[in-house]
Amino acid sequence: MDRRVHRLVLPEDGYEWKKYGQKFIKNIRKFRSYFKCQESSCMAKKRAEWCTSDPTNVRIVYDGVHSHTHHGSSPSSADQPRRGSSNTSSNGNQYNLLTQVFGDQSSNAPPASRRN
DNA sequence: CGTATTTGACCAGCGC
DNA sequence: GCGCTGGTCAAATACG
Repeated sequence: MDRRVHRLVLPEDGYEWKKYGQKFIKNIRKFRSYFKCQESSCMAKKRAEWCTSDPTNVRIVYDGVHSHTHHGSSPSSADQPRRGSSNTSSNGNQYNLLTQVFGDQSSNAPPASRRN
């Protein structure tokens, strides 16, 4: 919630996300927020990265697929254990990965620049 | 009081 | 083998 002034406005996707972490990635020199789907059996996750000086350019990365429609109803109750279990790992899961870039990153996004 | 959000610490995988 | 990074969870805090 807005404990203070919300300095970052994330685009609503129609789903509910719960922030479970935030870290500064040195590799890209950007902040990264980790969001998880509020749904129960929804293993869909969302990552938001933005420049430290350009919070307007937010790159939303959707990791995983929504086992439920944004309406509700969870057909497949895929109950998966915590990470660390040596289960079948990469089962035939159709893992979607969407990367959406918001804001004006045309003059930004260096291809392969390490350190200024 | 309950819920949502925040920050820190811990763990695992990879590189050298 | 060790160090580093990235990722996740837990606890504490704040607001309604």
